[in-house]
Amino acid sequence: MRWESVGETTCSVARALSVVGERWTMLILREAFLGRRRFDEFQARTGVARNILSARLRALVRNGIFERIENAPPGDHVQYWLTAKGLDLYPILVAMLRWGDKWMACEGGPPVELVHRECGYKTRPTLVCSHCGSKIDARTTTPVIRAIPAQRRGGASKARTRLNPPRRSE
Amino acid sequence: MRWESVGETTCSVARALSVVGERWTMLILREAFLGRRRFDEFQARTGVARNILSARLRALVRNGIFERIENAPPGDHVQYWLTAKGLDLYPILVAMLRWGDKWMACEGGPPVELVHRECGYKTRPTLVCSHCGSKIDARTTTPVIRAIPAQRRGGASKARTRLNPPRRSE
DNA sequence: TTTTATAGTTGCATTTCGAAACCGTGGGCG
DNA sequence: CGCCCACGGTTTCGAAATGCAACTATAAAA
Repeated sequence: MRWESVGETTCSVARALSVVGERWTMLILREAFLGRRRFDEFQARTGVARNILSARLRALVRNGIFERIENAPPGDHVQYWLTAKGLDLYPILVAMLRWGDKWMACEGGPPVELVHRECGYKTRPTLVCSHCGSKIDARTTTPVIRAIPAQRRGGASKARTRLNPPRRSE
Repeated sequence: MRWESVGETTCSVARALSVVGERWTMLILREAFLGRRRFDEFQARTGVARNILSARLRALVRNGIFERIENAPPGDHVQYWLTAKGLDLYPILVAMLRWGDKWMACEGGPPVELVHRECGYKTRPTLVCSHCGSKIDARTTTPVIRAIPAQRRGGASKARTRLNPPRRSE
C-alpha cells in the first residue's frame, strides 16, 4: 500500500494523517501557531528545505489548513493564515507538546509553556471525558467499531483478535 | 536540515515527532491501541510494507514505545506491547481521531467511537485547562517561550515577528 | 516428511528528500 | 536609468527512503 492512499481509508486517524502526517508538516504548523505567516520564517524556524516547504504549504492550502494571502500588509508579502480547520489542529500539537515535555524532556524544563488567557494561569491541557469530565487515558477508554473497515484479507476465522484496549501489568 | 536531527531540538513537539513522526508509525500505534500485538496483524491492518513495518517496530522498541516479547502465550508468538511511555501517546491519537471525525468525516458518521469505562458513556475527549477546567483552543491560549531555542540565523533585528497566537477574523 | 504459520530479511525499481543554485518580481536608491 | 537586495519560490541532481515481491529461518502441525 502506498502512503498516498491512507487518506482513502474510513479511519479518521488515517485521514488526519493524510493531511498532517508528512514530515515537517507539524513543525510548520507549530510555527503557524506561534504566529509565523511567511515562507522565509517557516523555512528559517523549522530548517526544512525550501522545495519541501513549498510542497507542504501547497498541500496544506489545498487541504484547507492554510489560506494563502498575497499582497498582505505590511510589506505586501505572501502570508499563510490558519483557517478554522487549521486552528482546530491545535489539540494534536498540544498533545505532542505534552508528551514531549513528559517523556523527552530537556534539561531545565520545557522550553515552551502555555498560558490560558481566559483564566490567566499557566496550563497543562488535559484530555477529559466529554460526559463525566474526568481524565481520559488508554486504560479507561474502549474503542467501539461502528462500520466494518474493509478487511484486507478474509482470514477472520479463529485467529480473530479481540478488540480490547491494552492493559499492561505495570 | 535532515529529518533525523529534529529530535535534537529543544522543542518538545519536534522531539515527539522524532519518535512518532515517521510515516506509518501512528497507524501502527492505532492498531496497538486497538489491541493488536503481532507483526502480521500490524501488517495486514495498516497495509504497510513488511520491511518498513520491521524498521518502524525496531525504532519504536528502541525508543521505549513498545516492548518486544518473544515466546509469548498463546502460541509462543512475538508480541509488541505498549509501554507506559507508549500508552501515554493516546492523547495524540485521540486528538487526530477527533479532528478527522470533524473535518474529514466519512458518510455515515465516524467509524470508531470511544466509550469511557469509568462512566460508561460514549465520550468525545476534549482538551481542557488544567487550572480552570474550561475548554482550550488555539485562540484562548498563549505560548510562552522559556529557553531561547537556538536561533538559526542572527536576523532578529527589526523583522522580528511577534509571538502572538493567531486570530482570524472569521 | 511435508505443509503451514509467524516474523522477519533481501533485492531492486520507484519515489521522495535535501542542499544548493537559480529565477522572477518588486522596491529602494544613487 | 541601472544596480542591488528581499521575498517567494522553482530547478537540478545525488542520496536516502519507500514499496513490492520473493526469499529465509524456525517451530509446530498434519
